[in-house]
Amino acid sequence: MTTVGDKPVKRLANPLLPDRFQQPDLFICDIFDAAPKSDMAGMEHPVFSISKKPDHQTRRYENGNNYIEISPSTKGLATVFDRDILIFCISQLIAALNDKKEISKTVSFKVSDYIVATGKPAGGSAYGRAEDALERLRGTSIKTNIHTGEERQWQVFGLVESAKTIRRDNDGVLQEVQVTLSDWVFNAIQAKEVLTISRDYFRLKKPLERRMYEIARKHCGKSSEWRIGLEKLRLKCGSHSSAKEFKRLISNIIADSDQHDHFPDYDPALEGNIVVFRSKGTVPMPVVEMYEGRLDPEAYHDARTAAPGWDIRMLEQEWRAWCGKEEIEPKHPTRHFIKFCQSWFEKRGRP
DNA sequence: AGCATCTCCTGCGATAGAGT
DNA sequence: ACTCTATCGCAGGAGATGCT
Repeated sequence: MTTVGDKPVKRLANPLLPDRFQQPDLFICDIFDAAPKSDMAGMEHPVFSISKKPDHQTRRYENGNNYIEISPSTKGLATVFDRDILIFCISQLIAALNDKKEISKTVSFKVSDYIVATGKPAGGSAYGRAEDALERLRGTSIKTNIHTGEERQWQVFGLVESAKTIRRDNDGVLQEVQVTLSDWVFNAIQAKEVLTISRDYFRLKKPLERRMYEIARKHCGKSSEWRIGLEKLRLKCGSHSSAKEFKRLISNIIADSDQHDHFPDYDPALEGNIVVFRSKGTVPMPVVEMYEGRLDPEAYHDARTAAPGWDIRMLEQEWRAWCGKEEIEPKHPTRHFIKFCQSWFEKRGRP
């Protein structure tokens, strides 16, 4: 029996499974101040509803040969606020991974810890809201051929596999939640396909604002500037507003940001029908600086999009070999590698 | 914890201004 | 005068927030 903090973590070793599948059956989230992390696939696609009304529409997005289809349960699509639960779990698990601790798909946490970490009001309804959020996360099903981690698959799954709440009434109000993450999310964590997001993200109260930040964080990253057309941004946001309405909402957010400078990491501006995100230079450096020594974890995700169907580790080896042969020392290894994958895919198509 | 109030996305319609 | 487009206003509804 080992401990995480002062809490024991039960490890059930299954002798029938090889070592790499040996996982503790429960991970207890008690890492104080874990940096917020979000999975990249979820930031790329509008998986979460930005509406406060229950959203019952099925969405489908296609990008080349990849598609993702998101269908709500009768409770409606999971919202960007529900996502805070996933962000909280991912942050905890990544922090544990960085500490070389073992992690598991099933995590448990105290509602009060979650509320503090995500800056939610500690009112009495918080427990009920968390329960509703878990229900929507559980009910929202995703069908996709986009893979996370090394898994390549067509699959249907919920955003979380299962969830249960545990009330401990001995000292009154201690309430605990146990969540089993879906493979989709767990693979992303293990492959470290996650991005550090600003703590100020939780201060963003408008759903659209949150979605804008995610998109900027994913696409602009540490670059000084990133531009996107309003219509394309609308699609990426998953907004149901008309184009004109969407422009108004974006204008409002930008005006707010100009006035209060509350938008984290980027300074958004509207130039005609183009939204420009300029970096404030505050984007956190990845905790895992270069995955397996050299490449930024973001590179693997982008490389998979650039060369769908190909084994990225194999491509990485090819790329390194080619750089060695040509005596190339890329100034920007990440960009160079993605470019390499792009031209690989253009020349050879799908494997 | 419970309740009241606030906030905000959406859908719809009204209004204003520019172009034909 | 008519059409088109951009902007503004408002109500509905549900979640977020704040107060006690």
